[in-house]
Amino acid sequence: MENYQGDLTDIIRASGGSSIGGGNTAAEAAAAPHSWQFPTSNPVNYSTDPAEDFGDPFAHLRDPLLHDIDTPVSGFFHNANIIKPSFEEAANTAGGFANAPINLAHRIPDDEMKRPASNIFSRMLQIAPTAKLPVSPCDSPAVVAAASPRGLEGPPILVPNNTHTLISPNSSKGCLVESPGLQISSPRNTGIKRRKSQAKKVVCIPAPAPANSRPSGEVVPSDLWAWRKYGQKPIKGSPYPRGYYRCSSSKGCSARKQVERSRTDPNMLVITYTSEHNHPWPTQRNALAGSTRAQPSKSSTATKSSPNSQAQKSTNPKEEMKEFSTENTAAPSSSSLDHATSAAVKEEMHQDWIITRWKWMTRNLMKGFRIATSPHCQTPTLQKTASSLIWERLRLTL
DNA sequence: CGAATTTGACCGGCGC
DNA sequence: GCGCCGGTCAAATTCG
Repeated sequence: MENYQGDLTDIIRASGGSSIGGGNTAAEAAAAPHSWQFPTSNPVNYSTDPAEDFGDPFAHLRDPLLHDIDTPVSGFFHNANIIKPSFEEAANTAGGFANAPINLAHRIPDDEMKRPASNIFSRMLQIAPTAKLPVSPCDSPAVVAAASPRGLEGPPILVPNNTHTLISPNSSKGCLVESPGLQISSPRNTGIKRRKSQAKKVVCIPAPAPANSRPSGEVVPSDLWAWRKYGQKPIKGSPYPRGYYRCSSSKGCSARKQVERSRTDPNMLVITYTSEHNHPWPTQRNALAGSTRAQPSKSSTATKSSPNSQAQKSTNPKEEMKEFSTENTAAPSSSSLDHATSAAVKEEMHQDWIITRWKWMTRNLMKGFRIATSPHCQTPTLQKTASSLIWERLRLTL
């Protein structure tokens, strides 16, 4: 799933891979299948402000397929362990992220915490398939401290109720911890300014499967932005090195990200985004240069069709979703879009994409299917349920 | 052969 | 002031 830090693919991949974005191996990172439960209703509130979300084009999207964490009742995460820690309990209820621990996705300022969790991608990012504990290791103070060594105002608090929600002392919302960026300092370093006053956004995602690994052994999920690695350093106290990446989607872009494995849970990656993209999210993954050698671009298959042609696609739900994923993962060739119109085109594509996804999920959820992601499936899969079987029988009968 | 990654060196912030 | 550490640079290497 993707990191929709503009990192659509990352979010999709990290969250179990799915693949809405036609992602690749990160999908395999999910340790257990997730299910999506169709929410009641949700208006689409689309916004693309790269400065607000480190370039995440969907970060502000109020995804129609999701419900706010703030509205747990019948919400999308009704079965996530932030609400119901019991796997069995969750499993007994159709849909929902069964027992999915919630990870961090935070940054400064914390006004983001006051907003509803933005979208399906961002949320996927925040949900780890590994449900070991009430709180993912990635949420541990140690990891947060690692992301910003010089500063924690105080450890996150494990709320003493059955929600198992991790919150920061300064946050009124669950599962979100303040970025140590500007205002947080460790008890030891109280009052000492950070080396650089840069806002950071720290995200924990399940580490992609080894298939996506690089020669160095480091596994880095890809995203829509083109990142170029410019350094790697061993970090004191952590057995895992930290990789340094800068945005190569656009010359002069100061966006950076650091990728390292969680020292407490090697299966999780801690990605720290700093600075912001000064350009629209790329219409092509390798806009300027290849995002990675290990993940050759598959955009060639995606540039030939448009999201609007969905109606003419396969009627097979799975095939349909595959096609849908493919054509929406990679945007049209940058050569076909001049810079002036690319933003509008992308927005239109995005809205088409949301609508198509909505239709697809609506159609299949109405049939009683459960939408699930699995570690081995590139795209969301449909799981048969009792109601879906009834639906099939009815269809056959009629 | 061009582009991306690797990796050692360098620089600057910070603690002592 | 010194040393540690994180972050960045850039030459060398690797890859497609």
